[in-house]
Amino acid sequence: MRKRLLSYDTETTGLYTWRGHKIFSYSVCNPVGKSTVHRLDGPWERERHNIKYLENIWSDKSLAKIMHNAKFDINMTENCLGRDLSDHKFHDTWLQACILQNHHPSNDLKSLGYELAGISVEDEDAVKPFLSYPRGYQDCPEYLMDRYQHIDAERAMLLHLFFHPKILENKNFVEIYKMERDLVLATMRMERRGIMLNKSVSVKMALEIQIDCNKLKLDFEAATGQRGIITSPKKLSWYLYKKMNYPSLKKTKEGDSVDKNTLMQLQEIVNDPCIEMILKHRSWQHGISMLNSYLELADGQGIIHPNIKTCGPDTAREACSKPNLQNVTKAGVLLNPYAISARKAFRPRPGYVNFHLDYSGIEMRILVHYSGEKYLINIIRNKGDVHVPATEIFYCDRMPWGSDFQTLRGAAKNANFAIPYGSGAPKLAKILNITLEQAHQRYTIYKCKFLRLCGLIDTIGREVGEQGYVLTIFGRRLYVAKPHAGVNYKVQGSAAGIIKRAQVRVARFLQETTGDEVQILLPIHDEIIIECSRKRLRDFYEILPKIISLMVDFPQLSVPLEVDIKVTTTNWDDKKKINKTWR
DNA sequence: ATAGGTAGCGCG
DNA sequence: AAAGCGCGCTACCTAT
Repeated sequence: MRKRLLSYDTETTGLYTWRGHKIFSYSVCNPVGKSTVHRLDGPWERERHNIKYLENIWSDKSLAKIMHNAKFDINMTENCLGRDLSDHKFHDTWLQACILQNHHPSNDLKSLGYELAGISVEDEDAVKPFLSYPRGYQDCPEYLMDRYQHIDAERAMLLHLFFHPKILENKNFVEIYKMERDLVLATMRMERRGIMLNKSVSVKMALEIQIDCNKLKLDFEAATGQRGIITSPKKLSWYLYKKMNYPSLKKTKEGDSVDKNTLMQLQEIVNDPCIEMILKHRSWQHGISMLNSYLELADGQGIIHPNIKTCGPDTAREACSKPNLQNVTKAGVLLNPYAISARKAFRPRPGYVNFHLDYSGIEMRILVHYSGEKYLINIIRNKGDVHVPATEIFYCDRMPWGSDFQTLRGAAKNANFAIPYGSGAPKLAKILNITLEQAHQRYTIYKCKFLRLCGLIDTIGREVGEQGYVLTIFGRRLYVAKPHAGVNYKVQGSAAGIIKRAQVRVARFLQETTGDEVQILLPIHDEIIIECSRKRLRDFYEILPKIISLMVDFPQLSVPLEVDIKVTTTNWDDKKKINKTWR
C-alpha cells in the first residue's frame, strides 16, 4: 500500500507560544510535489475554510506529516487546535539529516534544499527585508510569502524522499530515528512546562553585586591609574605584560592570554592584588549579565521556557539556548572562588519539589566499557572508586594520603579523562601539578597497567581514519573531523544515547502513572531534572525505583550504571542527596 | 547600525 | 607533530 504522506510547514507571528505567538498561515505538499498555501488571516471565508482543512489534516492520525523541526510546528499546531497531537504519525527531516550527517555544516531546510536539489534561496531573500524588528513574516506581502511557503513545503517533502530511504537502510538508524521522534515530543512538553526563576532573588542578587562591582572597578582604577581597561582582555594584556612587564605564561591567537587560569598562575608569581580584582570583577560581571538575561527571558509567572535542541551537536548530544540552562553557574567550584551562583535564582514551582537524577561517572564507565580493562570493569562492578588506581600511580610519592586526598583524587580523575582523550605528558604535568619528568615516568607506568585504555586513542583514531566515523553503543554513526577526537565522540555520543532513551522511557512512564503532576523539566547531559507535585510525593518515592531501573537498563554495556538522586524545595544550588546510589 | 571574529567562561 | 571534547553566551573590537 502506498504510504500516505504530506509535508507541513507553519508560518507564525513569532517563535514562542508562551508569548502568544500564533500560526497565521501554513503550507502543505504531497509526494508528487503539489503544494498549497493556506492562510489563517485575511478574508473570513478563507480563514474558515483553511482552519477546517487544518482540522482535517490533524484528524487523520495515519496521514504522516513531514516537518523540518517538528517540535516547533507540532507545538504551534497543538496551540492552535487546542488538543494533543502526539499520537499522530510524523516525520522530521531535521532529525533525519542530523542522524545521517551529524557533521554537516548546516542541516537547515534552505541549505539542504539548495544542496540536494539546487533550490535557490531567492524566495527567502525576497521576504527577508520585511522582517526587521518588530515586524515578522505576517507583515510580508502575501504574494512573496506565498512563493516562500510553497517552496518550503516542497523542500521538506523532497528532503524526506531523499533521506528517509537512507534511514530505512540501516536497522540501527530506524531505532534511533524512532527514539529521536519520541524525544522531540517529550522535549516539547519540557519546554512548554519550563523552569521557574525566582524573580525577586534574581533582582536582588543582580543589584547587590552591581554595587560591589562598581566599587571594585573604582578601586582597580585607583590602584592601577588605568581607566576602562578592567573589562578589556586586550588592554589588560597590554597593562600586565607590557606596562608591568609580568611574564607571559600563555599565548592566544593574537597576543598574551589573560584568562582565569593564566592570571591565577601569574598571581602565584607576582602576588599583585590587582589580579585578584580582575578575576573578581569578571566573575561578578558575568553573574550580573546572566541574571539579567534570565530575568528578560522569564514569562509573567517567572517561568523560563528554554529552547532544547534534541539533535544537532556533532556528538548527538542535546543543546539548550535562550537561555542556555545547561551552563548555569553553581557555587562551590574550586576553580573559581568568586563565582556568582545563579543557580540560587532558580526554584521549584510553588507546591512542587525538584529532583535531580544524575548518572554517576557515566563517561568514565563508557570509557572503561570500550577499553575492556578487566581491572577497571571489576572496580565498577564492585562499586569501588575507579579513580583510585590513577591516584596511586600519579601520586605514588605522596602515599599514604593525608587530608588532601580528595584534591589529589580530583586531579587524578582529570588525568583519567585526559589520557584516553589524547593528552600527552606535558598536559598531564599541568593537570597533576607534577614535574614533566615525573609525568613521563608515571605515565609510562599507567600505560603498562592500562594498556588498552591508553590505546583507545589509536584504535579509535584508526577507525576514524579508515571510515571517517565512529559508532556509538547504539550503532549511531558519528562522523569525526579530527581522528584524535574519535574517542570523545564515541563516549559523548554513547552517553547522549543513554540519557535520550532514559528521557523517552521516563517521560512515557510518568505520563502513564502520574498524568501531568510529575514531569521532566530539563536534561543536562548526564542528569535529568524532574518536578513533582507535593501531593504526589508519596507516590513518587514509590515509583522512584522503577524510574531508576528505566534509566540504567542498558544491557549493551559491560559495566553497570548508577544514578544519584538529589532533591530541593528551595533553589537549584541547595539540592541535597537523598540516598546512596540506586542501580 | 550591523555583522563577524576572538577571547573568555560557564556547564557537562 | 601534538592534541581531551562538546555546547551557548557576553563582551570587546574591527570592518562594512
